[in-house]
Amino acid sequence: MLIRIDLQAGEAVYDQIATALAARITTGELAVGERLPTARDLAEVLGVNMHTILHAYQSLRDQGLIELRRGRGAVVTGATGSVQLHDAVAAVIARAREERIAPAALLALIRKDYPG
Amino acid sequence: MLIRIDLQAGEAVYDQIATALAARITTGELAVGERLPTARDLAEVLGVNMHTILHAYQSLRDQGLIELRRGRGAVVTGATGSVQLHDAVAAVIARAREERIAPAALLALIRKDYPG
DNA sequence: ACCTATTTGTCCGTATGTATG
DNA sequence: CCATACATACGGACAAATAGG
Repeated sequence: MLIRIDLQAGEAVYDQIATALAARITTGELAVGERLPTARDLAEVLGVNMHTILHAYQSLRDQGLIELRRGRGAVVTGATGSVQLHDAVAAVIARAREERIAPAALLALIRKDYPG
Repeated sequence: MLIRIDLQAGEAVYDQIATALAARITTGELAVGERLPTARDLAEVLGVNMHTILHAYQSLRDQGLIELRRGRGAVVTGATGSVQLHDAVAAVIARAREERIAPAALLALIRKDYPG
């Protein structure tokens, strides 16, 4: 998986991992539908605790980059959708902007009513 | 703090706590600027681990309801979301359900057009 | 329909770090 | 400098959902 971790850096380890994976996802290096290593495996490879990987994975899930499911693992999320869906999304974003709702808060709002 | 926890319920304990506090914040029972109990204190009162409270607090932070700072504690920052926003969110979720768009995929859509 | 292995989810406990006041 | 209080990481245990035989 080739992730470099710097324990001396100010950034948290789980965040370093999440950022590194997010970069690979947004560039397409990690393709949609692709499965990430299991938390245990990646933890062993990187020499960190499994919980640290899970923390990173859950951060990516909250950003909408991956989907997490028990027994299945972490899968890179694909987008797409109809024009109507995109319109609805645009409407939500417009209103959130008006009300100065932070992106993270909006995502949390949706995740709450539409959990995995 | 008067939060009832049901260990038998399907909902996670941290989520029960977060939901209970969120309700008190949105109704104004917990006013903006007010300070929540420290994680240790609330943990002791409720008979759960401190990490469980911190998890709940961090969830509230992600929803934009409170602000967390080391050495200072948890302070209520405000209630999020008008009725219109919630309606818009509900509409998006309904459409995503119809089109069988996975939650993570929906989040990715929003995140793309409304980044931090 | 049953059982088993897999894999994330949650909770507990402990330890240490770090910003705040 | 010191006490406070959240932040992160480790480790262990069990639960719950998934997939496959």
